[in-house]
Amino acid sequence: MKIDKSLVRTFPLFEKMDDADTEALLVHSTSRRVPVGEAVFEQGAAATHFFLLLHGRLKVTQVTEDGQQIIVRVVHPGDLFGFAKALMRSDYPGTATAVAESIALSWPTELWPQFVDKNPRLAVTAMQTIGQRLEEAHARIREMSTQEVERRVAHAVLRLAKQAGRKEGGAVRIDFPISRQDIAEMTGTTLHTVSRIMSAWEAKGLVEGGRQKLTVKDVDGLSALAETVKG
Amino acid sequence: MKIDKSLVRTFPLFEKMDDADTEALLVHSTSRRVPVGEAVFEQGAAATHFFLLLHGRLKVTQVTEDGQQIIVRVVHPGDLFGFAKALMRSDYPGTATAVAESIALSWPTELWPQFVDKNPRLAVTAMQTIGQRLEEAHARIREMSTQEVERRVAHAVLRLAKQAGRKEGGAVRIDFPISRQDIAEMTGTTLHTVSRIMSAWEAKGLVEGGRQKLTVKDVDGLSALAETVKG
DNA sequence: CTCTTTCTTTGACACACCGCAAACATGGGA
DNA sequence: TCCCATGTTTGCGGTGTGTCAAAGAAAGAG
Repeated sequence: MKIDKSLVRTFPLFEKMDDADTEALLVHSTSRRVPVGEAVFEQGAAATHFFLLLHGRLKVTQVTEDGQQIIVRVVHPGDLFGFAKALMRSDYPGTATAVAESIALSWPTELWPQFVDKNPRLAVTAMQTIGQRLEEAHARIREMSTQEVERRVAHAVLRLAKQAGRKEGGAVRIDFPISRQDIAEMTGTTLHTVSRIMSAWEAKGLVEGGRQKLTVKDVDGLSALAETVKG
Repeated sequence: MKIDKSLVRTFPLFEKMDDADTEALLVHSTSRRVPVGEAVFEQGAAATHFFLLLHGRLKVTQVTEDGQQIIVRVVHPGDLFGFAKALMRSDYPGTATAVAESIALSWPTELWPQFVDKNPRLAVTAMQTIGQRLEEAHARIREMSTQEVERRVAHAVLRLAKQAGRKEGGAVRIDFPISRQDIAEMTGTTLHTVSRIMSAWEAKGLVEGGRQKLTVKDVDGLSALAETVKG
């Protein structure tokens, strides 16, 4: 399949790569369309490929032994994902599902060492990515350890607004379908509690919600809420 | 300082390294004694060195903006730690404090690339380590999202027993001083709740506690409790 | 256009957990 | 040896959140 090179070049990963190297990467890649609800890979499956999201939005989830689901992270265009093998894992630790119509590029994991060898920038980027993820995970642990639900939800929503926000006048609209349940799974609570919190916010004019829709109307107000030291 | 090479060789990192390579690493290292309560490095400080724990026990902590502390992980002998630079960070994300008299080896971070270059095994080990840590972090997030406090504490204690346990008859004693507060900071609760839970366990004969002491008397019983699906 | 499914909202209730407070152990230092 | 700092235990009340239950929107299917 023909890849739009100019799109790819806008991603941080390729920013400082020359055309030849970019081409060398792309020529080995396969592109795939992923309809909403479909999984790119599933938790526990053998890690045969690693991926780059070109377009759309994915959520990476894990299921606990007793059947509860959590959202580990949201994958945005330009993100590398599913490179378990680079971390010396043989299987994917989570499931990546499209929450919006998506297009992903994939490479066989066997090619990873060659690519890294040929283009050290890839290794650096991968390391940075992993480092960031570890940090994010720790930040989340910190939040869950010390903050009450409302603040956690506020943080999660603000993060989404930043990463997937689309300005609409003074407001910021989350640019993909997201449910109360999703937000609950990102913050470690229940959809009921999320719903209640968001109703309260709506009454205060901070956000505007709808079925799988969410718009932040007052970013500053919500930020204030997120940073509020209790007491 | 003279390093005991035979000790080092028992660590997984060096297991498959030959004497020459091991020597090459050690010759550039500095060893340092760390008394209880002292920090090897502090959160936010420039990452000038990376470390290997030879002996003792450290805890890595982070402090939130509003002053609350959490324990990110416990460092055991043989563990690499503080290699922020390998993840392209310029500062340490946490503080590493000795909870028992410790000895750590350190190398300047500038040497990391050379070492990796010369000994690819180091890179692989580092990657594995990071991968594991990311997984552990996600496991912890999963736990905190879905499990009530008692189960989380049970898991934490069992983990400690496995990583730092010392068999004493049928029981397993945690081999370093650990307070209720510490356990609270590892599980995202308060020392009061931990104390209450452990009192209950003690009454059931599962554990035996004391001032900064903890012995698991019935590992199976505690495991059962940790796995119990509520309801 | 209506039916059905999926998502959301809201209420009522219970309880796990936290915060506050005070007494109680423990071990090291003077 | 006694004392003091530090860690632990326990009680009590408040409340933030989960659970259960049911009704109300919204979107897609037929």
